[in-house]
Amino acid sequence: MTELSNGPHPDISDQIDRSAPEPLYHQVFLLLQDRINAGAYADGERFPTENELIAMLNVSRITIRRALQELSSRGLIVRERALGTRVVNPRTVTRLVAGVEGMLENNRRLGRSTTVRLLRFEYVQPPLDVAKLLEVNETDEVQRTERVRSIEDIPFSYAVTFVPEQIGRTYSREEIAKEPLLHLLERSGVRVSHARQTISAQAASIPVARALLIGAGAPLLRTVRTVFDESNRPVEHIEVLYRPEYFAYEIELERTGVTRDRQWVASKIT
Amino acid sequence: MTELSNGPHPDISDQIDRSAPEPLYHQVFLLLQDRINAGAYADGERFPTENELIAMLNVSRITIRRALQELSSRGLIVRERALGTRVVNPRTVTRLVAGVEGMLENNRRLGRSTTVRLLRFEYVQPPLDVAKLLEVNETDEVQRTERVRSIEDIPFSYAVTFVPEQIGRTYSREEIAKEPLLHLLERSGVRVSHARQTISAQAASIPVARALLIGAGAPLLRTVRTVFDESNRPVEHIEVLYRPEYFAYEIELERTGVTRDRQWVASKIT
DNA sequence: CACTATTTGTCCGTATGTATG
DNA sequence: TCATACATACGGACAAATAGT
Repeated sequence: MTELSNGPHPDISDQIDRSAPEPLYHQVFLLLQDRINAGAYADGERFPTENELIAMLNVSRITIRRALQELSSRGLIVRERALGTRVVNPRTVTRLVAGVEGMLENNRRLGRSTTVRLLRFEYVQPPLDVAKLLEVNETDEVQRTERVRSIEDIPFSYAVTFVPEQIGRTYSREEIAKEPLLHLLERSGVRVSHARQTISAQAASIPVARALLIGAGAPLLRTVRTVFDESNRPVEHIEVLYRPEYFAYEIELERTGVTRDRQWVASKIT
Repeated sequence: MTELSNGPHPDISDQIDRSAPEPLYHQVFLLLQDRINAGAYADGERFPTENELIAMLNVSRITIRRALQELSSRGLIVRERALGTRVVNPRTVTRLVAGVEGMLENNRRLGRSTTVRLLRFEYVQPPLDVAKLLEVNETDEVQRTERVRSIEDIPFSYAVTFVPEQIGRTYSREEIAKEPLLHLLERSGVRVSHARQTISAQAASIPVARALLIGAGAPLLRTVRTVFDESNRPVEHIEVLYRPEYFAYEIELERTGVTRDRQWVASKIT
């Protein structure tokens, strides 16, 4: 985030903290990973040599080597003896950009650029908080689905939905794998009216991390939404976790405070 | 998300990762700090004993003691020989809920419930991406500030702002520590018109983690905003990182897709 | 007044991890 | 690669303060 570039290899040793509990090699790894992800190096560009990094960061060679090893094992750099280190990076990543009005999972157009995999489809007793939000009894069963959405074969979102049983029974497992949930609800006579949505962040749990092919603890964008019908009864509760590299909300704001959300558009970022 | 409390001292050893680079004692410290901040213990309530923590977390006494020492040195607990450990001042945690129309940092009302600390105030050459967004030359200097905002003495947001030099020179370091930036800009004759805002997630870097008293790599909600004046010139670029436990966006959606954002409200969570 | 159980404080020995030169 | 120093983590032992029997 703080980047200055006076000279090819500036002293950035102030970005590591020798009194911090995190081991030095990990601090160095995080720092270098940040610079690569921030686009500081072009694809195939030479990475600083070990000696240069020693000068830049004021740490010993072993520490640098361990950090480079981690970068290498994650595929961010390629090291070759006598040839130096090169940044592997920038495949041009497609990142979805959505308006907060969202309903992304229900957007027909999205179906053309992404694919969905239905991981689970079941009737279970809801967690306490979900039962409250759906205004059902804790012992009542609700329909629960678990879905992973991919863009260009990269899984980028993990969604769990809860629907009251009587509504859920109106469509099948096969239908939900194809049709947007909101369509199915309306087909069942539900008159969707409004929704309350919360946006925050969360670390990836182990099962989510496995589904999204990322490490446990990785940061994810979290959206929770409860959808209501015209008589103000909750008809759907959904929780979605997004990989931030592949998904973001974008909003345009007017001075008055009135927002003008974008419909989703795919945009290339470098 | 899933919280169960079977018994007074449940096994929560799955919350620490022995293969992580962060030292165990620090993981334990963060875990216990979170539980205290989450309001798991009443004021003056007895904290689990060392032996209980050993059983709960499956770590050695030395590790527990070091974590407790850190909690004690930060005033979260008080330890007395033969009497045990007590939790000090367990604040009911307030989570800020904001509308995505945000401009949170410029909200006057917010000033009453939160405090700001100005970490840096300087003129620097901007990072490449910021230079582009602010439409200034890479070698031109821009004003850069770094601020941490706290709620009830818990730091929950870390903000970096960039303002073109000629605008930045119209106010002082002292003023920015008190007045909302948007006010200062308008005082300088800038006619703020609209903004583009992106919401995503990001892992905490080391310096950010230190400022927010969290572990490096912790998930943070990330908001990036560029503000424009009436003639469509960028006048401010700001990047804010929020701790998700203390901050979230909340939006109400109408079926038409029109959003109705909430003004911020403070709400207690248990 | 012991006696005991509990709990924190202090110390040792050892093994492993981290970092330097 | 090696020698060295320091930090981390484990297991254990014992002391000191407190409360209850």
